[in-house]
Amino acid sequence: MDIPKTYDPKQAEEHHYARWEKQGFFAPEVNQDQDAPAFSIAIPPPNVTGSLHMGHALQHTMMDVLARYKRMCGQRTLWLPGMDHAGISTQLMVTRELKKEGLTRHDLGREKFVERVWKWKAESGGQITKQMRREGASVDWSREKFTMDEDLSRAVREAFVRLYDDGLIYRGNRIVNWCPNDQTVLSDLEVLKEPQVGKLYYLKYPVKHSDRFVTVATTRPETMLGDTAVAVNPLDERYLDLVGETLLLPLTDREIPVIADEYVEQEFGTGAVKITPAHDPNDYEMGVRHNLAQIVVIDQYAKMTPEAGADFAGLDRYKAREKIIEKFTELDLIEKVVDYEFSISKCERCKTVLEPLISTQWFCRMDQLRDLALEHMAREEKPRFFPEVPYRKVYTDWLENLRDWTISRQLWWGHQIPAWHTPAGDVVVARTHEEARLKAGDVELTQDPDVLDTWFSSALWPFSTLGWPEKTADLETFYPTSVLVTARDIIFLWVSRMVMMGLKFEGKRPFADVFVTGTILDKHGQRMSKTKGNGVDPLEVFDKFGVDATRLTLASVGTTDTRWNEKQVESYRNFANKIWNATRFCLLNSDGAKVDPGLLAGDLQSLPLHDRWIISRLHKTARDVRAALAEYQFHEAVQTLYHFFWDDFCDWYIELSKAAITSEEASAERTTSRSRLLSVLEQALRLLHPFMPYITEELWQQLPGVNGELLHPAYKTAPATIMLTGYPEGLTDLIDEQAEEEMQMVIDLISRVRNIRSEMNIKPGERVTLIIGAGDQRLRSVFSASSEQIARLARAADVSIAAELIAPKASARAVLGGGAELAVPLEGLIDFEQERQRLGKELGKLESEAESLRKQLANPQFIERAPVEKVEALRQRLEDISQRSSQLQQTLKNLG
RNA sequence: AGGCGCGUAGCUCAGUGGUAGAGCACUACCUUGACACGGUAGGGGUCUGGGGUUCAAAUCCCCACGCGCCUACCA
Repeated sequence: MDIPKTYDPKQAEEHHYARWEKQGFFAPEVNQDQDAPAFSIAIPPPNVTGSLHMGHALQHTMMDVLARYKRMCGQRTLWLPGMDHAGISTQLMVTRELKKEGLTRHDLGREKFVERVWKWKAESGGQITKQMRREGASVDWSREKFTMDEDLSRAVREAFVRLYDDGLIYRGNRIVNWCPNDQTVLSDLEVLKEPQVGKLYYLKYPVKHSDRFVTVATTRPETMLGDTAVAVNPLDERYLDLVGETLLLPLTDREIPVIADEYVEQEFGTGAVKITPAHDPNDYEMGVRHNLAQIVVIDQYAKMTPEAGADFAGLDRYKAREKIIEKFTELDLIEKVVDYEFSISKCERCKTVLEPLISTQWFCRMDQLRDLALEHMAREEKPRFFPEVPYRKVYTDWLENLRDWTISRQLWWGHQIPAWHTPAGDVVVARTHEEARLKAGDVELTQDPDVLDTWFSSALWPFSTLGWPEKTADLETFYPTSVLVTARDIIFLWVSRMVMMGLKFEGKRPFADVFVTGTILDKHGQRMSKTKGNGVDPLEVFDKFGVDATRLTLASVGTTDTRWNEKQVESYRNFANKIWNATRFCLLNSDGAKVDPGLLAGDLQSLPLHDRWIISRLHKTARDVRAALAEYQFHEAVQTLYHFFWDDFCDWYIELSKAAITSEEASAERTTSRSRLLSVLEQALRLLHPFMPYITEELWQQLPGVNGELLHPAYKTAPATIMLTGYPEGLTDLIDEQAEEEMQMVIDLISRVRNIRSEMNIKPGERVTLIIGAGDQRLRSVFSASSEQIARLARAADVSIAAELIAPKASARAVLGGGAELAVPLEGLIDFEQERQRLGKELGKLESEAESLRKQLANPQFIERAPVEKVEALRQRLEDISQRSSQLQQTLKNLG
């Protein structure tokens, strides 16, 4: 047998995924159990323009762990993949491409442009789907969806029409966030607020028929051309007499009133606010309240309109600002200019400063939808957020303050709004052109040119991907989905909207749980971003350390932000190598043996202690991992598995088994031991599989005796793969606390001997003699039964066990739990002074613990108020420590 | 401006009422027939600071300091 000493992840990563996919292991149909409960996850669809980053890798790892785990538990598992058409991003991407050819999208026209986008998608879109295969993601590619697919587009139209018919979608003329660069409206959630250091200009407006002025403060002087009032607080004594007066708006021939409104804060600026209803959201509101005219002075390209006057028409908004200041200065109408820090709204995509504009758009009313979600949370406590704090509150608070959603976009790439205009100006909303014609009669119909916000189709994702509005079998089986794994930044954009739409259209929440992951930061604690260029490419990490090691690292991240730490991946790479070599050992000693789970069950009482122990540890590990995953405690699960495999299985079980496994003589006993070792290993690989799919499959396939019989009953006709074996149960019946306790005594004994050897500088090759004294009969028999293994692991030539400790004076000594004592005769080697110090240190530790225990037990209030079992546990602990302590004192005394 | 989170060993992080944990780094020894991506033993923390609740606080409450995030219509 020729097995390399070092694990090469690439080799394993090359073959298995293709086989899993081809054999249909990812599709729920592989499950033959008609009664199997369903488990489903709809992937947060990555943008078609995107490529894999750490955030994806993190979420995908967690989803894949859950999917593989549930599949191994026999559940009918569907993890559905797909992509989002990402309206603005994709349109920008293709527009940039065209620009290189010297073209604009208008040169092509809408139809050709959209064709071009589809072509781009076919050629370069969806990088991420290839990269997900590398991750090992067990998604069902046969059900892959794209938000612009015909069936999903039909779902979008259906949803739109139903919402419209229910009065939840309307068309209106309102002030909106406009991106002058992308030439589209944006919803409030797509606006980026950035702090900005700018200036606050104090402008003086003359009062008509008076020599007085009213001074207003503004950060955007250019909007003054659209002012239709100046507002003051009704309680502001400074301006009481001015309310109702008229001002002469400089640079124009307009006269505007001074109005009173409680919105105005007296403390800020001068207490007088210029009101530009057409170009500021707050002024717009006030304009509506006071019936003010809306004068549009800035157009959709952020240039001044003719309404701004001949001097300004056509000027860019910033140029206009300069010119306004110039003119005000000339007229001596500037009181002062001060530095001022405020926040500015930018386009999330292109970072252009947005322009609030009045525009006709489609809106979705959110009050009723919001109430559906809030009621569901109040009544059912769903969805359940992990972690519940703070996300449940973040989610409900946001819903409570929700405003209407601007759902139209002036783009070409996306779902065109299913509404048609008649020459008479009527609007007909329908699923298809034909339906619109039926509704409108025999008139010319023009479809509304706008498309829907990308997030509109995303909101339908959990059910549109399963065939809605048709009542498909998939929808029946897999909706609602089980859990949503996502990053916190789309709780509003996406999570809440899915809940509302799911409840609205299916009457059921889209998912039961929402697991919110933390963020992976760079090593300086900064967010990874393209613009900063500080991102770590998951594919490079895969290449360097292997996919499995990367997955373990990611699974350990959990819900708090964590700095990227390559050392962590390296240590999991080492862990993968450890698994490789442990298996290598088992295989090198597998002659005549084979995997047989039967060797780990049934009547175990006749087995050697270490066998009973590892079987118990195995089940406890399975139990703990299951409990951890039930609460999405990935970190906990990884830690449990890591220590079980490395500490329990490798450091102790393999070492304790070596004598039996490697004995020269072939024997039935040797074969059974080898088979049992292989069987424990096989179970351990199963436990690890959801986290480390590649190495576990690679090694599992090499174990002698693996075949279809090891698969979970639900998959019994499938070809042999670790993917479809049963996940170890972790049955309480197979957890043997006594074996664990006894083994711990043996482990402690061996560790103490090693400690003595190390402290006494005994050469590793040198054999020592062990003398053990234990008054307790059970302890003696435990040590006796394991004496050969104790000798082997402690490198002892001889082990003697008696009720009384009788040992030469020149011995190093130790006191163990349960009253047992240990002596290692070291004639000629022992330095009595050093030994005294060593024991003294030991005694000191015990004494200080005993001290604090005594103090606690002497406190009557503790005895009175603490739970009885707590008090009892402390008493026992003190008793044990006292015994060991007095034994140690005696030992020290004997040393002279 | 409000809201929230975080601050634990040199580093990256677990732990959320009952004797402080892991990995890496560090020290010593070891080419022991699975593995030096390894083995054995070991050192290292007044759990940011201060107050409070409790028999008992890293853990719950309050205050302060530091870091970060989110929400918001102060021109």
